[in-house]
Amino acid sequence: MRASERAYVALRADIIEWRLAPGTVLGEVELSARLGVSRTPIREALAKLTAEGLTEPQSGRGVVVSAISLDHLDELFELRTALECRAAELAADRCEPEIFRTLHQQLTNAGELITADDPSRADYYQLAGDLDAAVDAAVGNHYLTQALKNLRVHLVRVRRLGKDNPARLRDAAREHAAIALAIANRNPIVASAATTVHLDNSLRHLLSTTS
Amino acid sequence: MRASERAYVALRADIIEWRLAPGTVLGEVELSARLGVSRTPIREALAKLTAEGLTEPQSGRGVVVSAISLDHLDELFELRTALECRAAELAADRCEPEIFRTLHQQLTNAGELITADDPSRADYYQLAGDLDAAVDAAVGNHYLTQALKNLRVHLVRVRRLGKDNPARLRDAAREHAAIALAIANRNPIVASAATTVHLDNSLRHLLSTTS
DNA sequence: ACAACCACCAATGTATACATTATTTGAATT
DNA sequence: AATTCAAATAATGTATACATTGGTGGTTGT
Repeated sequence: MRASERAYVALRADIIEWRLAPGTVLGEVELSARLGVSRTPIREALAKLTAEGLTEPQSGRGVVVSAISLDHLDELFELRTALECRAAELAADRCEPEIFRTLHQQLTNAGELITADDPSRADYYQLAGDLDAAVDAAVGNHYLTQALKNLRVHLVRVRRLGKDNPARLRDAAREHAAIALAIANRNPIVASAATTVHLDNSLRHLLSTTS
Repeated sequence: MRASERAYVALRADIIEWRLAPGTVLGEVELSARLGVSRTPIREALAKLTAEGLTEPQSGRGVVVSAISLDHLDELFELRTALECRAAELAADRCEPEIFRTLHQQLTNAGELITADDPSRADYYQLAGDLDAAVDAAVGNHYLTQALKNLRVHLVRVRRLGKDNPARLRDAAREHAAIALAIANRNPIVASAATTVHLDNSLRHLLSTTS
């Protein structure tokens, strides 16, 4: 693997998993020492992160980890709603129903996955990711998929803003199940509506637990 | 201005204005000779272009100018419709009506701008750009605006695919005027519908003149 | 003659040295 | 004492030298 890619992956994970807090200054020399590569691949990695929006150019000098402001959560969710509702509609229009029927089943039973044994909720988030991937595949639109991918980078960071709340996660699983069902039934209107409802619930929960 | 930025701007313009055709291989050494800077800023510029989607990594080695396939025009417009309809809705909800009333007037009279004197249609596209900018400002959503900005890069390239057609441009101006009017009237439903209609007309016109 | 393998070459990936610029610190003057 | 200007320093921006990898072409063997 190329050094620039290793640096990019490492930094990206550090930012997404909050090991590098928003506002942290990322100096090239410091990173090149810490990651054991020269400045050139570090610069390349930082450029990629900046293009993704995970870092921002510091006024004229250096880059810093982007802020995740609660003030802008509503903006993030406005874009998310626009993209995911359309994606759900298109998926309902084009999907192989069996795939989503299976996901519906799994999501209906997902309550069992949310246990004290797994505080990271890896299993649950895996399943939610599977639904996203299935929607992407059903939609079959590279541009829309790409836009969603760019967005999800930020959503993973946002996830850590809210406190862990098993009850909310179980509700979210049910809402995901409803979306999967609507898509399986090839009903775009319901799929879009269920997505709208789910995202509104998610946003309100986030805002209520963080403020 | 930094050398990497100059290289980026120059290459971006070359691609958008079709001086560099899709598929063209962009070798670092060749570009560094042509633009008179070393490979380092060239690499930075190419990385930025690749992040934007204007260039793509050539299987393992080098980058090429991205293809603009007619096969994917519908996908591009699917994303465009999702974003612009939502933007129009939100703008209708939040705008200062005067601004859009003025734009409505200007767009209504835009037919005069489309003359043989200006084959590049600079004046008309300027006005269309003003409407986009006004919508962005009224929406006031950084994430949505950014997503639209990423999209418009590709749309400018697509514009050159279709033959110049004054009649279609005059229709498009009327459609834009309808969008501006709906926003000025603070009617989200009509604004979204007018946008949908406009984009469908644009896509069908593009497909009919290129196939 | 065709296919496979090896060697050479060219282009990218990385490191480092050098240039430039912005920030900070210190000193001098008001 | 505070403010401003200048010099030093540290960080980024650029160039170039070196390393590595992938591709191409030629040769050899079947």
